[in-house]
Amino acid sequence: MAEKIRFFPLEVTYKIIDGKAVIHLYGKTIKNEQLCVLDENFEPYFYVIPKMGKEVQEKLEKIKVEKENEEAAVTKTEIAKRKYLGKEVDAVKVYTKLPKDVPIIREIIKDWNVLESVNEYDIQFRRRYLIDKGITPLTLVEVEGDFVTQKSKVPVLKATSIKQYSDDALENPRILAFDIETYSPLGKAIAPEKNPIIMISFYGEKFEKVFLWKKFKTDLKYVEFVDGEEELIEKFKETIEHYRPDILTGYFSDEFDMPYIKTRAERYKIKIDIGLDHSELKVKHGRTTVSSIRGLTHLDIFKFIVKTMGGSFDTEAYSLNNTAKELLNEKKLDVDLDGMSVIWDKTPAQLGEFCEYNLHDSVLTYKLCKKLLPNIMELVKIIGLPIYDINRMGFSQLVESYLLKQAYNFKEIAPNKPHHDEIRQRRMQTYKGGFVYEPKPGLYSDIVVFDYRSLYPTIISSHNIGPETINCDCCREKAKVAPTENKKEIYWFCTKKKGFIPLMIEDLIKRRMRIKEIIKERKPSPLLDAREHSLKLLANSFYGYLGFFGARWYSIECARATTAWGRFYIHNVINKAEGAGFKVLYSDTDSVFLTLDGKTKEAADKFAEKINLELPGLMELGYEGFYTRGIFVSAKAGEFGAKKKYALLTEEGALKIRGFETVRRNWSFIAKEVQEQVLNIILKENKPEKALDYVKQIVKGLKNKKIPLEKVIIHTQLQKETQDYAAIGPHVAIAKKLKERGIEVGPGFMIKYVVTKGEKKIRDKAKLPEEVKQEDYDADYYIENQVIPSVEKIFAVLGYKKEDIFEKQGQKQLGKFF
DNA sequence: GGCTCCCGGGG
DNA sequence: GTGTACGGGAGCC
Repeated sequence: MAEKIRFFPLEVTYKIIDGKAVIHLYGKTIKNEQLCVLDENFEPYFYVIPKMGKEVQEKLEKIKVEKENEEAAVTKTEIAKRKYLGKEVDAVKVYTKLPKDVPIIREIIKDWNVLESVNEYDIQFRRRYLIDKGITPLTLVEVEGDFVTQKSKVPVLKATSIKQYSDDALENPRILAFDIETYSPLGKAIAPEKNPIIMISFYGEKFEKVFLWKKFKTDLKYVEFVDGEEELIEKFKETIEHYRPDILTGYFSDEFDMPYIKTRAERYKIKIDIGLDHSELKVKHGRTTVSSIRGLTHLDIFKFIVKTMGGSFDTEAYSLNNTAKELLNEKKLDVDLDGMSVIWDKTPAQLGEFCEYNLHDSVLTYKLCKKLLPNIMELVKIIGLPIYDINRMGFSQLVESYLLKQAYNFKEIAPNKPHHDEIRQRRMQTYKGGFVYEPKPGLYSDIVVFDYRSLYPTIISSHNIGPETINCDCCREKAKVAPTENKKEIYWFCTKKKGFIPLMIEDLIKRRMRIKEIIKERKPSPLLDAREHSLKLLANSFYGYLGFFGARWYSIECARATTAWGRFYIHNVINKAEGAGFKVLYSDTDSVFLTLDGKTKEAADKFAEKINLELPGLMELGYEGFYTRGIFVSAKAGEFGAKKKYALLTEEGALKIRGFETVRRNWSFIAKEVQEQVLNIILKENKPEKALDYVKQIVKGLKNKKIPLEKVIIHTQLQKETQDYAAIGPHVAIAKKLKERGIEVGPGFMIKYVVTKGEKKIRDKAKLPEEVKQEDYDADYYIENQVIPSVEKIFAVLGYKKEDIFEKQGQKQLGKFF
């Protein structure tokens, strides 16, 4: 009997069944039951655009080719009226039997000289399906058909008809967060092939669990003991099986937890067959590793945070601890991870705190997922791809996916991705970016910041900037020319016909404005906030996309015109602010930093209002914030400051730090600590002298060898075998030494070293921490190459030179270093 | 000054 | 899976 069911698709994939590509849509019904819907009525195709008046259909239909004992053939062709780069074309839609035949056939015909071009041959079949069927994941779809028997963990329905029903979205997907802890002896690299997983935690709705394979006495109710790692892995599978999550989430799980589990499972010949079709967890190593499960959404919340939220963060590091602090105002539990393996081996009775730690990481991951899910879901709805895809896409891919979807609706054929030579050529092209009014390094107070809201999107929209509207014949000599500085760059844009890109971006901006209106009128709504934020994110990515070498809709001329108009508008604000008696401190692309210079905040507001009256179209200058104090720092010692390097103090007493390289792990702890402290003392306490004294104390401490050895250890990880290194850096020199002593070192091994006094090269002075005594480290090196560089520029703006840090210490011989 | 190497996240 | 996707800084040469 035919069924009619409404469901929310979560994942889409396809499988070849009886020589046919069958789409599998996995999702949840309105009755909250898992379901798999099959659609075998969608055929792979691509476009061919013939040269004027060329008849190629017949020739195309005859294509048949043998490859790896299988035949790839064109099944049919049809003429389709489409638009391509602003022109009407009679394209040929070429169908093939299987998705994989598409690239094979394209390869054969790509050089036919009767063809203008071959297009849309590299669009994933599953994505093509969603676009063409107008199906949006996570929103309600109606399907008719019959249940069939097929190897599957969820009921399978073969569709006779399937259509988007409404834009109602799945409300509460079932989320399960997990995290593993692995055995990792102190100082050793993470080595999945060597070291076992010792515990796994899960956290979900009314569900918390920690499995581990060492027994000890505990009151923790969520702790469950298993016999060994093998059983631990079985529990991992079982838990997922029983909990039946829609979303399985982890922190960096794409590249750590999942691959680790997979590697360990292979040892025991355990299949991680958690796919809803009984398929195995798939780990694909590439530029970045991805881990996927059929029918089940694996969400690496870390990846989403880095890729799409990164820009708006105050922190520049994305450790779980940092992101949890930033987004949840919570921290990881403080345990000594280095000691975990020792306790595991010697005193299991003390494992309790590690179980708590393990669970807490899952809790934080779960909360991050919950918190960001609205943002992810909104992007899914706007772009029309499953969570899994959205999770792993960067800005340009988000834009491109959106454009591909819209291109279908507007009957536009998408331009092709560039190939090697094209990419190389594009990479060599440069263009002028935003205008930077370089700050005079210094310490300032009462700073007001204004910025253009979505500067580039509003410019692209109001100036109709796009690949098909540029330098049109119909508006030659009539349309305004973009204010580029280079006389050879003359770009104007059609004033008669709206282009595809500006049309798309205008729609996004207007949708966002409507939502902002609703938000203003209503109570706070995380969902609307997320929608608004997603629309902004997408719109803001268009400009970068136009200039991105890998883009289909690439146009460096459009990117140039956009920044040219941007410089024009920001110059306008700067000039008028100065005219109105404000002091302009700094400006970068779309923002201006003014000091009140005795004026009131209200006067500044009035000024911005006046600017706004004169702005065209959707453009708007907005108020960004007020800061009681701020420091602007120079990148190179010199009169002018570097862009994007400053620290501000908000009225609430929080530091907003931009552009100070967060000292990374191959820096000593002391360098990092000093930089943090100095900024704090200067901005929060407003006591530069005190900061200077502090650094002097540290320098003195280094000289007198009072700074503990741990704080001067530098960590660097080996990337390859020692013999494969062409250049011998300090960490390689140490690695070679270790090897001579019979210590196993290889890729991933963490080298710790201390720079001691000695010959010129750092590598000759690098020693292992354990062979160095407290007084052996090279104080001058740490002062010169670690501590001073981390704060030098900060002090430079206050009028202090490096020498000032050493004054009254009788260190005349240091003069030679300056 | 160019080339080579490492960083990220995870334990 | 209708595949192949960083960007910036330090130290060596």
